[in-house]
Amino acid sequence: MKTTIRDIAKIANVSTTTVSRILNGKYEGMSEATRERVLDAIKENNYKPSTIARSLVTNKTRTLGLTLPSISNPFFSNLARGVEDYAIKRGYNLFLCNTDDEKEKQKLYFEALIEKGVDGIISATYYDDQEECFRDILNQKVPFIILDKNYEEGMKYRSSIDNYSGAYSATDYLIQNGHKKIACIRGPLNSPFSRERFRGYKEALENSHIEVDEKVILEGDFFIDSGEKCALEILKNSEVTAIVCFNDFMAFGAYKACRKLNKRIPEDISITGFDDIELSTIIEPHLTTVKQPIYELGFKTAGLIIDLIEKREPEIKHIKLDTELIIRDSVMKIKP
Amino acid sequence: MKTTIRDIAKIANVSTTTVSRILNGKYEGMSEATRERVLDAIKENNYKPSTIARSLVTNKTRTLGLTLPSISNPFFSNLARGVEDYAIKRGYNLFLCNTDDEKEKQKLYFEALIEKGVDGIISATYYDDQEECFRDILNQKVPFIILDKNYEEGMKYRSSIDNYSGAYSATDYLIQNGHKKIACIRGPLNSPFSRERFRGYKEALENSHIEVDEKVILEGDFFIDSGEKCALEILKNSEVTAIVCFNDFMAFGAYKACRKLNKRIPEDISITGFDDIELSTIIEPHLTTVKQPIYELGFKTAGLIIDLIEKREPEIKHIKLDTELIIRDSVMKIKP
DNA sequence: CTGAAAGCGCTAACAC
DNA sequence: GTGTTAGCGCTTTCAG
Repeated sequence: MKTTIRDIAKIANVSTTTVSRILNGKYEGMSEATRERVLDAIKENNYKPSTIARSLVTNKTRTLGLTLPSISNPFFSNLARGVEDYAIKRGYNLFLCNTDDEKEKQKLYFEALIEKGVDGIISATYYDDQEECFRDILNQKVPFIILDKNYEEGMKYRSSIDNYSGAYSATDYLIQNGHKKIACIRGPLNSPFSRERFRGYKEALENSHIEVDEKVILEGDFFIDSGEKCALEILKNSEVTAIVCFNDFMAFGAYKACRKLNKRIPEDISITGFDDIELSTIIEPHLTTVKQPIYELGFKTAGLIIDLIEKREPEIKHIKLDTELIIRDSVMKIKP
Repeated sequence: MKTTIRDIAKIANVSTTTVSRILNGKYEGMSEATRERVLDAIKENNYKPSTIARSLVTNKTRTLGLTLPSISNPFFSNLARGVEDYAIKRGYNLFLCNTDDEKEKQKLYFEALIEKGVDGIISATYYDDQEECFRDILNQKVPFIILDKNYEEGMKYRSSIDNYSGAYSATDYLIQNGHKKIACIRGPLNSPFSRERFRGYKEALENSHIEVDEKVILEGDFFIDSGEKCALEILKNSEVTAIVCFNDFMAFGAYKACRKLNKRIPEDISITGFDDIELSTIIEPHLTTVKQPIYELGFKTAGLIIDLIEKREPEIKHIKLDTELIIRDSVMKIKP
């Protein structure tokens, strides 16, 4: 038999109310004596209140849900780590949900999370096309935040990385190093952060009065193979001296392409990435890339949503974290 | 107001018992008419039973806890992915807990998980020294499984990778390729899987009557830097023609060391890894390594624990998955 | 074949 | 200062 609040009450010779009050830290003018008696009884019987029973009456579970495409992607695992680290600080536990970015799974998870009574949901996706699922949830009135989306309308709170300026600074760095024909391996444009990066790339060129050449802009899918394929295509154009890649994986694909074509990095071709995953300093030459504070994004977003849950006015409503250009060895200065 | 089972009962003009029965699929000889009426009421009102209330009475939450050192380590994120994928198939959700392999955190998580009423716990750690925390849990009678441990005593169920034969096959492969002086960068011996791998390494040598030379066996900590440091030390010994590394990260460290010392891989020195993380096929030359079916381990372990929870006799009680030697380009045949 | 009622362990008015 | 009591939303004997 599990010991319950009633057992403790009986042992300490008080009512369950008193025990409950002590459990919840409400001792305004409560006699020291009874309090100690109760505390002792709790300790001696190693009593742990049932959070389930508590949840049933309070409608709070101190539980968060996190949906993301896949935890085995290092980007999302760092995000998850940030979310979890913060959550646990505030006494919340985290449900992990891998959606593979599929609508149907997303929806099922949302329903399950709601049924389990999570206090809030953080949701990360690649693409835009999942609004329906979100709307269901919104109607359910669970606080929730979609990462890296720019839903101006409707979304009161937002959380993202400054993708625009990240891509801008990588492109501009190449320009400052004398590059003029700068190719781009981007992601699909139905991905919000991909769009933002693309805007950054284009504006950097335009601000330096360099023509944007659609022929050297190819679309990958963020995986290595697509980076290689795009790079092979791009490198047919012998004018290209640099490639901006929208993530590190695709940059590594470009490395592979260069090896195949016997082009040296950075002597023949300069390459930049985006993410700064661990690999960037292992591969040779070390990749110059845009670092995203992804752990921090998770951490702060968890803070935002828990503030929301606990009805404190959140300190910051719109999180937008800066990226940082990490300069390593994959870019070379071109002599005019 | 949330709609409850009572609302549905009222609408369908039956008792809550009937609704409950239908919810739980217990219609042995129940009139079609009432059943349909209830089902309709449920659908029309978009009624979802509260799992919390249900849990309070059934003492089941359809929830699992997974504790691991850190989700941002690709090894564990793949494991987690496997666990979650299986769990969701059976209708279970998963709490993610990052312990950093610290006893204190581990313990706090265990307590939290118990209080939240998880139905089972899967626990992954690096080292041995956390038994106390486990014992507490055992007493609580929550089914739980520690990965990669060899607690013969006490642990009725076990789940691990066959680390011994993994290391054996890598070492033996080098021997078959003519190597005689084979160094080893191993992990700390208070890690159970590290011990197993070490046993595999030694026995492979012994079975081929090659002397085990402690001078070329160094201990790393599974991170890249330690691999580099150990390799630099090992390569002072010019007789060494190959290095067995106990994970891929340390193998990459060895790559770095070789570059520094101007040794070519595999012409001057052969290297093997353990894990087969994605990186192994990106880095040049592609790493010959031992692949661990880590996703599968998570998947099957989840199956085992859910069987345990649901009191079916588990199909398999001791999971021990085979590794596979993935032959790539980092090992060369030596001419006698 | 269906329903009444007790109770899971806790919280929070409302009394005293 | 502390206790009584009525639920929270569901399952499950036990009757009928």
